[in-house]
Amino acid sequence: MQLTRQSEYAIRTMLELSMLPEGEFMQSRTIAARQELPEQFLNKTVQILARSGLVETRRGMQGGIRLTVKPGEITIADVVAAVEGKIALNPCLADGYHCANQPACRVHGILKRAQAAMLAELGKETFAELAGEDENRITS
Amino acid sequence: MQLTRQSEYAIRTMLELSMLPEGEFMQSRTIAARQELPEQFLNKTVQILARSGLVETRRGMQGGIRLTVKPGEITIADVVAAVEGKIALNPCLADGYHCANQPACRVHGILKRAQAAMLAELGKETFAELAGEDENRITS
DNA sequence: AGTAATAAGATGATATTTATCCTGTTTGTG
DNA sequence: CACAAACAGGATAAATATCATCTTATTACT
Repeated sequence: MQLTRQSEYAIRTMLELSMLPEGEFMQSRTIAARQELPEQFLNKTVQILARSGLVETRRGMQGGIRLTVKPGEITIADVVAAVEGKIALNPCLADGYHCANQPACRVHGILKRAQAAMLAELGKETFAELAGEDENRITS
Repeated sequence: MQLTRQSEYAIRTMLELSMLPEGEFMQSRTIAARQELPEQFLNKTVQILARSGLVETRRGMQGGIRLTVKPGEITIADVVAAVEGKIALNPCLADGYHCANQPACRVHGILKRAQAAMLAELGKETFAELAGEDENRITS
């Protein structure tokens, strides 16, 4: 009932990249260092982001990672979706699963709404807003 | 990012019990059979529910499990909380964790609201309502 | 006593998550 | 060209978490 650490790493990565001037690359090493993440594992995460089209990578010197989307146009919901795949609060909600005709599945509707509510929240603020907040942040 | 199966079993159990006349016991065997759950594992789950005070057990003949709360006064949120403990969408939100002063934790607020939104949904309908729906249910 | 029922500890089986290692492949630089 | 910098990706290991079962109590009714 938690986001995986990989999701968290992905979110942090996107946030770092969102704070960069548009079109600029940042290296995974730098991200790993700034956020104190295991570099190799982060690389895997970046690959996922890249395959999902959120990010673009470039090898070799002066390579790195950069956004392919505008920070103003993506949200945490997008990143979580990319990393964790289709979210299903319960197998009951997963694709292709056919609810047995049992009383328990009355629950189905509620879980579905709960999940929708959560995703809606996660989709409310863009990374641009998140990154912006960061500059003059207040101690939480 | 999913409820555990144990949570699901617990929900189904509470639902079965909610459909019983008040004060009546149902045996774990019966619940397991009706819902097609592994009996022994279900027992563990019931123990958790019992320790959380949602349910009461009685050993020996004519023993079983019954609610200690009114179906109209509990929701899926309560059951999930009992089984999964304090929910935290992210370590960041867990008790005692102190956010490093890093940009990523801007995310904190959003995750918190998302989680709250989800729990709010899960707390909207009581088991009385769920069990009621069940009697004249419509094929979903 | 005997039987029906849950309690609880130990243990095992999987599955998932997290992490690392190693060997490519790409790309700029001297 | 040769080299170094940086990501790509397969294999594998380590750590957890989840799911399940077995066994031995303990409780309570008859």
